[in-house]
Formats: sequence, structure tokens, C-alpha cells
Amino acid sequence: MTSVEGHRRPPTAQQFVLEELRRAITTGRLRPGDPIRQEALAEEFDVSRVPLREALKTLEGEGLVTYKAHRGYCVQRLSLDDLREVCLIRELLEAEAVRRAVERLTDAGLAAAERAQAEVERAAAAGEVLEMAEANRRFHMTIFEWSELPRLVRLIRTLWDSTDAYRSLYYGEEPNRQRVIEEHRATLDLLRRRDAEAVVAVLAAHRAHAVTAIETQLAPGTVG
Amino acid sequence: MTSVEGHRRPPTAQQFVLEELRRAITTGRLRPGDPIRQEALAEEFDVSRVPLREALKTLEGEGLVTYKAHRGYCVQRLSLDDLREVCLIRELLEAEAVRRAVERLTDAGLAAAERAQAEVERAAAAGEVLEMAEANRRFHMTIFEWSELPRLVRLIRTLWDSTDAYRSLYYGEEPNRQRVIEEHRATLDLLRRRDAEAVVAVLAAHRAHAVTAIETQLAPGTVG
DNA sequence: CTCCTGTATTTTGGATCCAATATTGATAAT
DNA sequence: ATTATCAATATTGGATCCAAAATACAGGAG
Repeated sequence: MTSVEGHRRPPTAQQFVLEELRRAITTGRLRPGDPIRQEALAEEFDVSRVPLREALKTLEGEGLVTYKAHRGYCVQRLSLDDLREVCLIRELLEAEAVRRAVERLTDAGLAAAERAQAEVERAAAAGEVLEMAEANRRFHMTIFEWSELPRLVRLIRTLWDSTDAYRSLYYGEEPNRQRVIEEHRATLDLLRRRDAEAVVAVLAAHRAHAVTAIETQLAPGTVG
Repeated sequence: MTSVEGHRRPPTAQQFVLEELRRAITTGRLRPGDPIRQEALAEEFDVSRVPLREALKTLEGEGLVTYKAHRGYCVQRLSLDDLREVCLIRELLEAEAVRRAVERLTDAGLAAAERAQAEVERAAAAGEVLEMAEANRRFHMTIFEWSELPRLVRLIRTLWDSTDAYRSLYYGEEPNRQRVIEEHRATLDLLRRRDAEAVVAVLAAHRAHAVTAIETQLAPGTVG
């Protein structure tokens, strides 16, 4: 094996930089509100400013950074209000995706979701938080994709991207990871019974719980 | 007056190119499926390929063009299925935006919408189709913005952008223009009475009509 | 005649350099 | 002392040039 070091480097510098920028933002290395100094960042990633700027344009489209002409990019402030808003929008879109998905559900599709779930549980047991988050994402996207509404899925994916920062926060807690596994099992069960509304309810409950968890985690001393 | 020729040129080349590209796509000058030859386009717009590529990245984020590494950009095929899907998503998002908007509706807000509507009617009477489409957009966005959900409004705006091509088709027909004016008046009336669900219904009916109109316009000889 | 292969050409990706704009700081006038 | 103005600096925007990849094409083997 020559280059199987976890992540193989993307075929273009802009895609590489895009991943790195996402990581930098989600891990808090670049903090919300920070202006983005292109020269410094480009040097750090060892690329020129051109691919960096193209990656930033992509992130601008996703709402992770803001842009003003001649003043450059800033990391978008992700307030709790933003998080709540994203969850509200996800609620609307994912509910529709699930309803459509259940109508088109096949055995092969279910098997794919079960494989993703197996990977989630494996990663959880092994304590691989990052892998678990990734498999979790695959689990959900697999379901959404059954809807056969590619634009809808694309939007949902973008919304997930835009709150990656908070997601890693959530998955950092062991009880939350356990909870996710339970919810996935319940979801699979309800899917087998073609009960779309119940699945929608589970997903909604999950989002609500995640928001609450993050709220308390972020504002721990508001009462004391 | 020095540069009041309708549109003043944007402060950056990428924004200028972005507008031009949008226009080229909506007017059919660049047709769906067409690969985008950067060199040729850049020369046509009299800029280098750098700002062109940044504009394309923005359009990629909006779903108007697709991108593959080392193979470049293509104008997204906007099938009728795509149009229907965008309308479905708009239905979900705009309904929520309207419900929130009605809860927060102020007199000043209503006045702004009425001004936009006045401009719509003026442009319609003057036969200025492009101006009418623009005022129409302002009318709706004004309402959506009362929701105070900036990300939601942003998404809706992007969805509107992605179907601009079809919109100009719709507004090209006089009866459609007349219909829009009626619907706006009804909408304003219902807003004054704070009847969110009725507004949602009007908007849904409008979208349904637009889709049907475009379907018949695009496939005129399917029966004969 | 078909298919594979190697090469030429086209097209995209990226680096460097220069221009334009914004920001900062210093100086002077009120 | 405060504010306005102008110069110096930092930062972004864009053009050109070169590298890398993909595509098209020609030639030869089967």
C-alpha cells in the first residue's frame, strides 16, 4: 500500500484547501469573526492564494464565511440563533426527504443504511469519534437520497456542513454517542415498517436534543 | 449624472462577470449542458480567467453550473423535474417564511411591500418585463425578510436564482404578468388581515400555475 | 476492421507579479 | 485637544505565465 494514510490528498489544491479550511473552522483553529488573511493562510497550506480564494468562494456559498468586496473574507459567526435556524430549516427539508424516501424504499437501500449503521457502531465502540461522525452522516444521507430529489439532498448536505463545528462538540460526549446509536436503531426499525411520520418524529427529537445539549454546553454558567 | 445608465458596473470584475454569466444563462445564450470554455468567455467579457473562475465557483454553489476537477464547468441542465423539485423546496421554505413573517408584520414593512408592488404595476404598464421581474422579486423578498430568519431568506433567494431562466419565460407572456399583479394584490390584502395560511395558499397556487404554464410552453406538441 | 497505444493539442489548475482599494498612522489646522 | 487630511502600508483583486491533466488523434498491432 502506497498512500493509504487515512486521507489521500485531493486531486486539486482548491479541494485540499477546502477540506483544511473546513477542519480549521470546525476545530476552532479559525474562530468565528476572524478575518481571513489570505497570504498567511496560503503560506501555511503551502499553496498560492488562487486556490485558496476559490475554496473561500465555495465556503461563502455554504455560508461558512462572509465576503465583502475589497475587504475579504471573515469566518461566519455561528450564533445559537444561527444553529436554531439551521435546525428549523433542516426540519422542513429532512421531513420531506424522509416522506419521499419511505415511498421509494427498497431492500437494497435498507441494506446500505444498515451497513452505515454497523460502521457507526463499530467506530463508536472503537472510540473513533471522527469516523463515527462520518458514518453517521452517511447513514442519514443514504436515507435522504432515496427521496430521489438530488437538489433537496444537496441542500441538506450543505446545511449539515454549515454546522459541523457544533456537531463535533455534540459527538465529543459519550452519552450523546450512545443516544445516536439508539436513535439509529429505532429509525431502521421504523423504516422497515414504512412509518415515515415516526421517523420524522425521531429525527426532530434528535435535533431538538442536540440543540439543547449544545446550548447547555456552551452556556454552562448562566445560572450560577 | 455620470454613470446612471440603468446598471452601474460592480466594483469587482468577478461580480461583473457573475451578473453577465447569470444573464447569459437565463437568456439562453449559454445553454444547459454546454461546457464552459473559460478562455473564450474571459475574452468575451474582457477579463482574465481568475475572476471568471471565482464567479463560476459562486454559480456552482448555487447549482447553476456543475464542476468536475480538471474537466471544468458545465451549465446545469434544468429539466422540468429540476424545476418541479425547486418549486417543492420553495414551497416548504417559503411557507415557513411567510408564517414567521406574518407574526412579525409591521406597518413599515407593509408599506415597503406596497411600494414594491407599485413598482411592479408601473413596470408592467410600461411593458418593462425585466424591471417587472426585478420588482416582483423585491416584493416577495421583502415579505420573506420579515421572518427575521436570514439563512432561510438566503436559501430562498438562491432557489429563485437557480430558476431565473424559466422565470423570464413565464413573464414573457402578458396574461401571466396580469395574473401576478392580481395575486400580489390579494397577497397584500391577506397580509393586512394577518392571514398567513391564505397567503401560503396563494403562493402555492402561483407556483403551481407557473410550473404548469412552463410545462405546456416547453412541450407544446406532445399531444399532436 | 477494430482496438490499443503513444503523442500532440487543448483546457484547466496554480504561481507569481502588478494594480487597485482599504486601513492605519502621522501631521497640521481649527 | 480634536478632527480633518494626506501619506505610508497592508491587503485584496486581477493579469499573465507556466504546469498538469484530459482529450483528440494518428499509427500500428492483432
